[in-house]
Amino acid sequence: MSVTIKDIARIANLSHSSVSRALNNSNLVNEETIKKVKLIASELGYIPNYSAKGLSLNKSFNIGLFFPTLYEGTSAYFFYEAMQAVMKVIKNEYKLVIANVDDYKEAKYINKRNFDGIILVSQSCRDDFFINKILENEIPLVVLNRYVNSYRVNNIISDDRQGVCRAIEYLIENGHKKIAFIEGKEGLEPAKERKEGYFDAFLNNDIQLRKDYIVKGEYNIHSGYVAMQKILTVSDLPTAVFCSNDEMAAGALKAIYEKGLKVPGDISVVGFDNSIISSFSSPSLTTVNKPIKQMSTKGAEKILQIINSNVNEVETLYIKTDLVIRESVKSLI
Amino acid sequence: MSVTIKDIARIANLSHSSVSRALNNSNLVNEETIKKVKLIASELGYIPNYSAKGLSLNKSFNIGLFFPTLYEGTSAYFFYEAMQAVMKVIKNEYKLVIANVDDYKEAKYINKRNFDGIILVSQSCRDDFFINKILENEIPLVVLNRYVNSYRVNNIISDDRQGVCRAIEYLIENGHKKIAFIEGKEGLEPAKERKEGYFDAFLNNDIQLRKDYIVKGEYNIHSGYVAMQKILTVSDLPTAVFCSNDEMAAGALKAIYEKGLKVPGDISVVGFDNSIISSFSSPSLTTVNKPIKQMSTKGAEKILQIINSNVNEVETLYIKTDLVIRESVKSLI
DNA sequence: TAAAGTATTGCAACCGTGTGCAAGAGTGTG
DNA sequence: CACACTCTTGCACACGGTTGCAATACTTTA
Repeated sequence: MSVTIKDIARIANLSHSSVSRALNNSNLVNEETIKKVKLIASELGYIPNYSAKGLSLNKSFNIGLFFPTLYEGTSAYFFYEAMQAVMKVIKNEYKLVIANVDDYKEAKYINKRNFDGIILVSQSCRDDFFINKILENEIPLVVLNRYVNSYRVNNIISDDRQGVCRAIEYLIENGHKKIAFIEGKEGLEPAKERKEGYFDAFLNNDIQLRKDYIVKGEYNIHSGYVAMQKILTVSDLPTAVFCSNDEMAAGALKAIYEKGLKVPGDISVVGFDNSIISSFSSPSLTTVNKPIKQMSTKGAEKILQIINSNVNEVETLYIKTDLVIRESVKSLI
Repeated sequence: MSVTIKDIARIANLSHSSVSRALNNSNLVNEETIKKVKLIASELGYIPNYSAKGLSLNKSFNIGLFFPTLYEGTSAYFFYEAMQAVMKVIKNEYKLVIANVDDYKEAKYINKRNFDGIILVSQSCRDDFFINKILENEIPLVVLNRYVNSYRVNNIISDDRQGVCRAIEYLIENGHKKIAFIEGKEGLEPAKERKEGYFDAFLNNDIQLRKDYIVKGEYNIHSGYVAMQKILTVSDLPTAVFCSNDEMAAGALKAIYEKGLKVPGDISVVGFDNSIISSFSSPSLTTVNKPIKQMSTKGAEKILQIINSNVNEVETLYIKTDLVIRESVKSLI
């Protein structure tokens, strides 16, 4: 049996109400009393019962970090970064509860009473049903990583499109014109955005798009490998390849090496994410930095702010991506 | 305001006690009543208040997954694998709360009432104070990844030592005798175990150890790079290098390439963990598979079993590692 | 038909904490 | 000295569930 405020009250010769007030620094209580109570509490090793606190305060002390179908699409790296960032912000004030959207398909257990706030990492509109559930329940919500077209949703997204456009233009600046593109997973918003960025750069620079330089991928290493193999069958080989994420870039590297070609000597490669993989690989990858940590930090801060102020001024935050230049691009000029 | 059992009771013309029993399938309640209550509950979209449930049942519905100092030492990959595995086991019965040991240094908020069970991923005896706190509080505990010398602690560990020994012997079978070793982070138990495995193999095969072939590392890519550079200064170069994890192996690859040497042509490389990196790299790495998923699954199952049966038969489980043969080792025979 | 047994339900207390309101003690004012 | 005021405390109820026990209705048995 753990120590409760009643135990403290007995020893301090007070009512449990006064003890409760003292522990919460209420100014209704004598300063001396507060000191005494806190001393006894720490001597007894008192730890509040959060179920009781929650029941009485109508809170849960839980912040949910939800991922879409964990079993595909979310990289370990994204996961790790996001979690760490959120954890740092919420500290011990709240517990960080990890869950995936799929397990809560019927939203059976989601409730304002069981989650004080939810941060959702979203990849596609398949999560919209979930978002609606959360909104219905009036739980503070922040959606990361995908633009949600709703005036009711706090949204924090990175500018993937512009990031890719910048990366492609960097290639162009370096004399590349024959630039292939490996797409991300079909149906995922950020994948579409990245493709748009590729188109933007070609439009801006009056370069003709080539259908045979655009190949589908699945975001995993194997798909990058296969996609690159396909690109390498084109008779007029590209001088550079943009891969919609770093993992696929790693796969692409492999396919290029197997063909006996060199990176960046024969073909330049650019990735996206600035994940650890991009610095692991040889050569290290020039890549677009996706500020996952920053996005997640902002998201967590926003959630806390909503909870604490009880005001939800819905906003959409864009966080800039930037190009990380490493060794995988050769200048043709 | 959410729906409560009292709302259901009012509509069903019952007392809230009967509703509670009905929702819990008590056999004290008429079957018809149960059906009626459940129907109303689902129509109203009733979701139990876990704070209230917890308060009355003396439970928290939280399972804690604790990591040691997240900011170093634990790889994103380990993290991801462990979390997914645990999540799959506990499903919706419990919430998965992620935390790191450091944030709970004074164990301020840890309590039998706030955690129904804790799974700790441990790397070194620096976590022992934490383990003791948990034991004091009589919270069901499973420690993963590091052997804890205590008859009170459930322990699930992989046989790293034997795994490394096997890997080294595989090199020996392939004609290697000059085998360097890059150590893991100093002070971490699994790192020591892996080193012992290296020694074991040398002893078993009557090969002389060489001091200049053993170099310290820090488990991250950069340290692997630096360590390998150091090894490459030895006049009599080794024909193979064992790296205590895959990340350092990636660093080592880089150092080798920069020296103008080939893998596995000039030097063979073996890693440890079978992390994604090992299949990304070129060449793909021969590595020791650490069954993180399996360990975590077992750990979660054990926790649930203790909670449900209220019996804690302390046990230590060894899970076998195995060698994954890929492309980074050359046969010298 | 009365007694005993069983099935079903409600009452009331409890889990640990927070809080509105009343009450008491102490202080200051005219 | 009476009154008003402030400071501090305790009482009692609330939060939303669970559960022991009593009460009622119904069934079975002799």
